[in-house]
Formats: sequence, C-alpha cells, structure tokens
Amino acid sequence: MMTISSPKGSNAERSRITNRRAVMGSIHSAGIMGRAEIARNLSLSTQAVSNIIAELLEDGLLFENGTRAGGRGLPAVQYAVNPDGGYAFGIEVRPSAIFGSLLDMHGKPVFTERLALKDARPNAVIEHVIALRDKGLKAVSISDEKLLGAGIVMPGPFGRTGLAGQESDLPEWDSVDPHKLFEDALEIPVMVSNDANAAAMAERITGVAQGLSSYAYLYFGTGLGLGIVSQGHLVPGAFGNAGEIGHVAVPIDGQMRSLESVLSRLSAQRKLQGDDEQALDFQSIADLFAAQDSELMEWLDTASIALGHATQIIENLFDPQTIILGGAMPSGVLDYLVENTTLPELTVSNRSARSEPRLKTGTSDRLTATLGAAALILNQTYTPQFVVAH
Amino acid sequence: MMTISSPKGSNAERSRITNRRAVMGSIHSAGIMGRAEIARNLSLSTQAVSNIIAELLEDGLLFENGTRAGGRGLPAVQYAVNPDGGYAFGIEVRPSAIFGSLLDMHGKPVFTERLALKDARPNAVIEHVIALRDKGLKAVSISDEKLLGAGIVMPGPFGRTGLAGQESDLPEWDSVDPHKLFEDALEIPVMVSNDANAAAMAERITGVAQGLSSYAYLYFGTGLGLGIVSQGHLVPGAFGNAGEIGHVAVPIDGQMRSLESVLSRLSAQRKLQGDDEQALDFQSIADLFAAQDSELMEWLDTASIALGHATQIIENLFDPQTIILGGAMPSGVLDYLVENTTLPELTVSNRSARSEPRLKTGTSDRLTATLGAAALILNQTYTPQFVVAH
DNA sequence: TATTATTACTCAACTCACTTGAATTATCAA
DNA sequence: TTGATAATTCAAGTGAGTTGAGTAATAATA
Repeated sequence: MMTISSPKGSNAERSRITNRRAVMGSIHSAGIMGRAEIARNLSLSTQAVSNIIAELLEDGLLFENGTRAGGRGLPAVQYAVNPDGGYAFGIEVRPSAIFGSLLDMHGKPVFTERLALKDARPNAVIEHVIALRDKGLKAVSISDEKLLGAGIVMPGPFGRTGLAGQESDLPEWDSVDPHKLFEDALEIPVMVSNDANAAAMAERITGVAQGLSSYAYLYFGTGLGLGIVSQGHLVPGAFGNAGEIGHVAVPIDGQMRSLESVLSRLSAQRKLQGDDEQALDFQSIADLFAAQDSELMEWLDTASIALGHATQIIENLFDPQTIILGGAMPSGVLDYLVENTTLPELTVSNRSARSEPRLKTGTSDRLTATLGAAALILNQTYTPQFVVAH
Repeated sequence: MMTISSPKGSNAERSRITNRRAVMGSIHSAGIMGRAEIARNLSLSTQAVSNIIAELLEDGLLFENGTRAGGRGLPAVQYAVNPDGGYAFGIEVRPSAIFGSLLDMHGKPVFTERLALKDARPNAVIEHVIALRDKGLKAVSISDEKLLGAGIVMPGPFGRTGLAGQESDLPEWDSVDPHKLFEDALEIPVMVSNDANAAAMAERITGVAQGLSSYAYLYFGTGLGLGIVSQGHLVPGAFGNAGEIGHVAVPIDGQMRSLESVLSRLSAQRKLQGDDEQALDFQSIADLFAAQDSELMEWLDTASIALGHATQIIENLFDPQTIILGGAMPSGVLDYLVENTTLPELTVSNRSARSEPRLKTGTSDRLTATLGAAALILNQTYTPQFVVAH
C-alpha cells in the first residue's frame, strides 16, 4: 500500500527538497551534466543550481567529473552521481522467506541475501528484517547514515478483498499497518508496495525503462502482476491494489480463463507437472526451454495468446510507451513471448511512428522485486514528490 | 492530448501559485473554511494563509462568509469561493457541431450553446469557437479578464493509431497541434482532452466524485470511453489516448465482442433500429426505457453482462474507489445498469469495508463532456500542479 | 596572432514568500 | 467575573531563489 500523504503547501524548505531531487534526477538520467545545463532543464537560475550542487557535493551525493568543451565559451564543469553517496535497502517478504538487498545510488546491488522464514508473523518478520539490514551494512561497510530508506515488497492485495484467502497471504498481517510497523522498527523512510510496482520502478532506475515516463510492466512472480507508471509516478490505486491483472479473464480455446491461469510460472508448473506440488524453479524452466520441451512450448503457445489479450487491454486502457515483461521467468521465455505474440490491431498503440516496441523484455531474475523494493527509495531521491490532490 | 510540461524546479513565485491553488482547492472542497483550518490542512503557517487569502479576496476569487463559533476561542472568519470570481470556457468539437459552455467557479453552467458545423477543418472550427466565446461572454456580461482558460474536448484517439479511420474523425486535424492552435487563437490557457477524461473531471468539480481522489469514469458518448483519475490527477497515457476501453473485447454469448459494440448508445441504436441510419437520440431512448420496450430491455441485459466484464477489468487494473457511469445516456438506463449488473467477485474491489459503492451513476446529459471541458480548467485552479518526472 | 563573441561561473545585493513569536481579540467554561 | 482557548495580526527574521555585474576560459573570426 502506497502511503498517501495529505496535500501540503510549499515553502522555502520544501522547495529546496524538491529542487535537490530534481537536480539529482536530471544528473541521474543524463549521466553527467553541467550546472548551467541543469538550470536550463529545470527553469532555475544557475546560481540556485550552484548552491544546490555545493550542498550535494558536501553531502557526498555528487562528484565532479571533468569538464566539457565542445562548444564555445567556458567549458562546463560536469557532475555525476556518486554511487557511494547513499544506499537503498530493499526487502521482499514471502511466506517462507525474506529477501534483502542493498543498492548503491546507481541502482547496482552491492548486497543480496535470502533468509528462510519459519514464522511469517509481523514480529518475527521485523526481527529478521533488522538482522538482514545489519548484516548487509556490515558486509559492505556502510555506515547507517548512508541508508536513504527501505522499500518493502509484500504480497498484495492489501486489505481484505475478493482475492483474499490465497496461498500467498501472510499470517496475522491483516490488522497491522505495514508502513508504520517497518518505519518504527527501522527508523528510516519506508515505502511499501507490491512486487509488480517495485519491479516496474527498478526498470526505471537501471533497466529498460530509463527515460520512459509512462509505461506498463508485466511482472511474472508466482502469479502475474501489473505495474503502471504514468508520468514518472506509480499508479497505486485507491487502496494500493492496482495492477492485479492476473485475475482478469481472457478467452483461451473458447473458454474464459484468468490470465494468471495461463500466463504465470504457476500455470507453467501445473502444465508441466500436473498436480505434483514440487516447485518448478527458475532454472528448471530455463533448462526445459533450452531443450525446447514440447509441453513447455505448448504452454508458451497458450501463454502468447493470453499475452495478446492482455496487451490489448493494457494498451487501450493506458496507452503506454511500451509494455515491459520481467520477473522470475527465464529471459529466453520472456523473449519468446515478446517475439511470438501476435499484437492486437485494434488498439491505440498500433501506430506507425513509435520509438519503443509495443512489447519488450526487461530484467529477468528471481530478485527483480527485491531490487525493485530498493528502487522505490532511489526513485524517490531522483523524483520530486508527487503533489497529491484533495 | 494532455500537454506534458517538462519538469520544473520550485521557487518563491511558483510556490505561491501552488499555495494559491491549494487554498482554493481546500475551500472549494470544504465549502466554507477559516484561515487557521486551511493552514493546518496544508501544513502552512496561518500568516502565510492570511496573506494568500488577502490576495484572493483582492482578486475577487473568495468572499467572507460569516464566522463560526462552536468551540472555544475566537470564532474563525470563514471564506467561500466566489462563483463570479472567474469563469471557465468549455468547448466540445464534433464533426457536425460545436458545443460551448461557460462555467462559474462553482462549476455551474451559466451559458451553453450548440453551433452546427458545416466545415470541421481547423480554421473553420477556430473561427466558430471564437464566435462562441464572444457570444457567451456577451450573453452573461462577463469581462474577458475573468476567463480563466478554455478546455477543449475533441474526438480521440490523438495521432494515427490502429483505431484511426473511424466515423468520428475530424478532417485535416492530423497534422496540427490542437493545443497550440487553440491557445494561439484564444490567448488564454488551454487544455485539450477527450470526452471521457473531461466528463470524469466534471464529476470531481460538481458531481458525485467530489471528495474522491482515485476513481474511474465510464463515459457513454456515441461509443464508450474511460476516464481514469489517480490521486486527483488524470492518467492521460503516453500519447493522450488512455481510456479507449470501448475497443477491449469481452465475451458475449460465447463470442468475443468489443465493449463498444454492446455497451454504447450506438450499439443500442443498432439493436433497436437495425441498420436504419436515423439517429436515435437521448430522448427516444429515455422514452423507450420508460415504456420498458422489450428490445431495449434485451439490449440492457446484454449491456449489463458487458458492464460486469468491464468492471472486473477496471477494478483489477486500477483498484478505484468507485466506477462512475455517465454521459449521453438517460439516467434511468444508467441506474438500471448500476442496479442490475452482477458484480464480479474475483476483484480487489470486492471488499467488505467500502464507503463507496462499486458502481454508481453520475451526471447524465448530452452536455456532460462539454461541461467537463470547462471543468478541466476549474480543476487546474483547485489543484496544485502535478510534478512531471524526468 | 589578436580580437571578439560566447558561455560558464561567482559574488553580492535584492526580493519573494513563508515562519516565528509576541500581542490582541473574541468566545466558551468554570 | 475570571481564566482557558483559539483565531488573528503585526513586525521581525529566515531560507532560498533571482538579478546583474564582473571574471574566466574557450572557439570563431579578422
């Protein structure tokens, strides 16, 4: 659940915060940049940018990176983001395990760890999360002042809904406010979200969504989730549960099936193993794909059809620059889906002048969501805060 | 097409604009409000709010509205929005007609007019729009300084897409930038959008979406459109074409049909008249509904099923507070749909603790989109600007 | 080679808009 | 009647961005 802050007026202090983020964001997305260039980009005076940059240098978030000649005039001193200037902590909570990661300012993971979880109730989880943080900070020798915040990914949906009672639910989390719980325990800024949203943000910080402002992200976890980014901001939904695309019905062989039942790792597992409950992991699917296993290829055919329907829905509802496929599914499989899906014609995205493909493959990794959790925090430091309306 | 501005830094001047809007927004949504209360609401000092209110009184946008005792302490002087403080101009451009309206600050229409259009090419449209504006201002004796801006509703999709070549297209508009065209001609701020988005905003200013921040709006025009509002802001899509839900396919009698082909005025017309091309207008449908015409009721049964599917998709993708039905369809028909649609169970919106119904009826009127066009401008004066990310 | 145009950058003064703290006023409660 | 409470104003203070003049470094031009 995204925390929805009440609308706030602006004052000098808040302006500075906004502008610091805007400057960081400009430099992050450009790689290196000079002060005058940033000032033009943000419609600020060079003096203002100079002052902010001095502060950011002081804080160790930036460093000088040579000068650029090229044109006439005094060559601009260039600045770049210092990867070691700060770190974001990402946590993914699952019923049987917790995944933790630390990302530097470039979004590069410097620490990742999996912790088996016997007890997934709130207190036990908090204890493990604190342990994970301490272990991570120690492992890479980071002082805790450098920790910018923690992003938490938990299984949605948040609150009691028509989708409750599923296997992924965590015990005894119904009545607690995860955001407050984690913030009180960790004493740093916290953002809580679902896996698809987090993964979508990861693509924006380091992946194939860099430079995109409105896109959709299809996340392959156990099921299937959708992260929606509009004008650089996540669309969280009124209760933080937007993107539950897995439960949308599509026609498969003349029958309405939920997307998740044909386009997810779980569905592949069922197809390949029947009701055998042994987990079919990432690697086994990759191996079967490499061997062109006939059952898997059959599953892929059905999955492609489902993806075509999903594409039609997403494109017509959001008109994104692109739809990115990613998550815990081997990249070969994702590439196959992108290449073999027949794109629907009757959508607003079927236009001739496109700079992005309608479907593309993003990061494929079991840890996509965990890294995405940390990316939520990085995104915050690179993006001026969204003004929430009344 | 929403105009996407580049990200801007903040300074004193922009802070004041933001805060003025925030103050106006607070008062607008509360009806009447005192200064200290607004200050708390926006996390500003009372002095700052006092200064802003003095300015707004000076500009005629607010007026004093008594004092409120009730508690202890000095009773607060209350302020209310002056309906005559400014006006918004709304224009809806159709291939064969232009609709114009003027809304006061409360969102009340003070002038509406339909102008038949023989030539729908850009120059002719501009000419008629200017004439409409002048006529409106004259009719209600408003000086042109009071015109806050113009909202324009035009048939989407914008740009060449897979949905182009439809009957609603306007001739020779492919190569022009409507926003620039209208802004140059009218010399006031302009917002261009599609009918569904505009209608969604109208509900936020005066209708059943007051107080809601994340909701979806199903607009019945000739076809069917979807307006998506997330945290008080429209979700426009990368190219301004989000919300083309009419082209999403749903299963009807075991066959995939586009939503628009079963849930739109045009589809009702086809059902009732066969291929007879004579227009079936708003009133005729209302009459047939009053008479419980059997063919219309049959159409409604199918339409309800389609609406159920649409609801499942919208709820799972956005998790809105509610879905509002409105537009050029008699309210009896909309009410019937709301009451007789079987709501899907497998969605995140199927929760017990709801303050809003999952479906509700909004404004039903041929002019919904026209008034909505003007509401886009009002919304801007009541809502601090969205910070667009890099 | 010298000069000029161009651009980045800094310094210092200025301005805008919000904050702070003290003083004032009106109301309710004891 | 007195005291507590809350809204409001006044005046001074502060943070942050802007402005304009001046300096420095480079490319283009004479």
